[in-house]
Amino acid sequence: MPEQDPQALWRRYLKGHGLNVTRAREQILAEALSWPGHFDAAQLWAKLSAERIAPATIYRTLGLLVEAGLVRKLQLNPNRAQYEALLGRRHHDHLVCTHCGAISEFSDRRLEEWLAELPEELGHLAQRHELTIYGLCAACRATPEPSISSTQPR
Amino acid sequence: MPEQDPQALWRRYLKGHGLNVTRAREQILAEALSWPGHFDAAQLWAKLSAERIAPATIYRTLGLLVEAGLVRKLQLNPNRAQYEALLGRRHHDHLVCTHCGAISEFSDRRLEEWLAELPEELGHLAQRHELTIYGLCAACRATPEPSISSTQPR
DNA sequence: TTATTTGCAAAATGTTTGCAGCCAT
DNA sequence: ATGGCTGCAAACATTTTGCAAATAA
Repeated sequence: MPEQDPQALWRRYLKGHGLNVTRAREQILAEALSWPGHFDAAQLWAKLSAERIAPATIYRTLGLLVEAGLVRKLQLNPNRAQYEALLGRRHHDHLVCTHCGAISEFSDRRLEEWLAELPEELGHLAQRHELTIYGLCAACRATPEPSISSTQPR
Repeated sequence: MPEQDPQALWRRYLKGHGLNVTRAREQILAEALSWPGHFDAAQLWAKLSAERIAPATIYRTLGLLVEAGLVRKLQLNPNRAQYEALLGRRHHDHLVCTHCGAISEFSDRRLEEWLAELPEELGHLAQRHELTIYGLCAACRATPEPSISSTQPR
């Protein structure tokens, strides 16, 4: 039976790879886990500023967390990379609102099955996928006039 | 009956938006169309270096071409943005080999239909989507040992 | 002629790297 | 004690922006 506690998995991963369990590494995972949705390196850094953790450490550790399978790296937009913790959550994909920037999630069994089959038919060995649908969310769809001064990421 | 010639569409788009039809704009579209598969801004710039076209112009024009619907911008990898011309080609998605970096395309009616339906069910209005499957291509899958000195884009 | 566009250079942005000292083991 | 790890700053790569000169209309 596999270990369920993310912090324990993390420590096991580090030790198993000859890496040290450090204060920064534990704090960064804790912060990533505490994040409700998606986050980027800058957001994590801001949250950890009191801990005097450098951006370089954030990036290095996020890379390790991705390798360890505890965090997923996403390319939802062309500038910043986004991340999300994977605490036993089912795989899901994303909807990005092109008007307000809101990100929502969705998941569908048919799609997942299909995505697992197709690469095989093409001779490929699928490792992971990233599907993002861009469009208008329900709220922005209902808005007739673009709200000029509203919060608009990007 | 809509105009089929991309250059004519491009000129029409520009004029229709109060923009000038310039030498650089025509050359950049021509180069984008001539590219067999995907390209990035740097590749386009290299090909157009003899024309003394600045990177800034490449970026600015690619942005216009995307708005005009003649070119599609892709986020296949975290660093460079990739582009591909859309000359009446059917929509397709991508497979990226995580070993050799090769990019191949695929398309499936079921998937396209599904992707058109789902956002509607969720209250969203879909505009476009981007699906990328990462894994090993047929060739790399067959290679037991990683070929260290082979060409490996990331 | 007049407004738009371009090339150039500088700036902005996100991410990576080098290194001396710090920390985990 | 010894090796890996961190913060800091500098380096990097890509993309954007400001501006005077060039160009399209």
